[in-house]
Amino acid sequence: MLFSKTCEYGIRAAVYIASQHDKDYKIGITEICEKIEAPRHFTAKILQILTREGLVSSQKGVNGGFFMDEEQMNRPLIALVEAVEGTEALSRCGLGLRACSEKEPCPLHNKYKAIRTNIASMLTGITIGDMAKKLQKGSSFLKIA
Amino acid sequence: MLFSKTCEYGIRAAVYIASQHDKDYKIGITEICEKIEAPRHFTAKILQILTREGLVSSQKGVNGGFFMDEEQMNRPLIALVEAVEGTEALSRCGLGLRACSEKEPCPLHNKYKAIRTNIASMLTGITIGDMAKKLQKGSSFLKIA
DNA sequence: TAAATAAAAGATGTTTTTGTCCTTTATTGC
DNA sequence: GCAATAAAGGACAAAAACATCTTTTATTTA
Ligand code: FES
Ligand code: FES
Repeated sequence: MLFSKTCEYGIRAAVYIASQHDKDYKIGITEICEKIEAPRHFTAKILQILTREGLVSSQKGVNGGFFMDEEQMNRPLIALVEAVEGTEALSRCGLGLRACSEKEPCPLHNKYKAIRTNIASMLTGITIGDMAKKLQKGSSFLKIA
Repeated sequence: MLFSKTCEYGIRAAVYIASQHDKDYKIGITEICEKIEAPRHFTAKILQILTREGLVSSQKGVNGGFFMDEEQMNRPLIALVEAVEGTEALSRCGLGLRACSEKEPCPLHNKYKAIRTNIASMLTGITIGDMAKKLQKGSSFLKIA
């Protein structure tokens, strides 16, 4: 409902990579997809985008894989969502009018606007690193056991 | 982001029909689609669903068309959304885990749960008739001029 | 330098969503 | 009863989302 599959897998993959930040090796696509229960080739494509956008780092070749530095872990979740879904997704009209506007609002505008604001602050108020920390603490999960 | 196209067109169509409730004639698909700026045949399909579910009434033949009675206008918006999107849409995990659960929550669970609750109360707290009224008052719109 | 490895890139395939078109059925007015 | 009308239903088509497979490129290590 809220996110596309692309976005869901992208978030889960990034959070898993971040959660392995303290490891001394880089994380391969096979391990990532096992741990987040996501389709391998599809997720590889998504990680290509995230890498291109600088949200995740990667290295080819032997002992290569994906990894994230402190700066990348401190990016708010909204950066990843916008990289994947585009920046307009968070400002469009809830009923699909050509634009969301105060001058010609749809009948859901007032209530929807508030919700959209809540979503934006959720995505701005949490970093990939924050989410990774929850994982490490064992207080949250990226797949159901 | 929030609704599918099917749902968006469905809501707009239903609200328009409700807004014409005081008219003494039934509303044809052609008029509806002009007024809400939606694809004609696709919207006709959606109205078939809404009619089948009893959210909207219809009559075939000469001077036929779509209409709604008071009871239908008093249905909360969530009834329409659930008829179109299914009832699970509002309870699934924001990150796409197989289930949303308190025992094995995703890293977004706490914040997302609150938003989902807001969405549910938005959809429960407004009826098709309420939305139609806004339209009649001229304080909201189903397409941009 | 050669072999092994792992991501990048690109081609291709499947499924779902979105959208159109044509035929059938029910209803009305003459 | 008959013609006109409008929704219902079903078949089909296009586009987007989701997913897989193969080849290429970069890197490491022996
Ligand atoms: S106009 Fe529809 S959400 Fe603002
Ligand atoms: S577990 Fe993800 S939203 Fe509840």
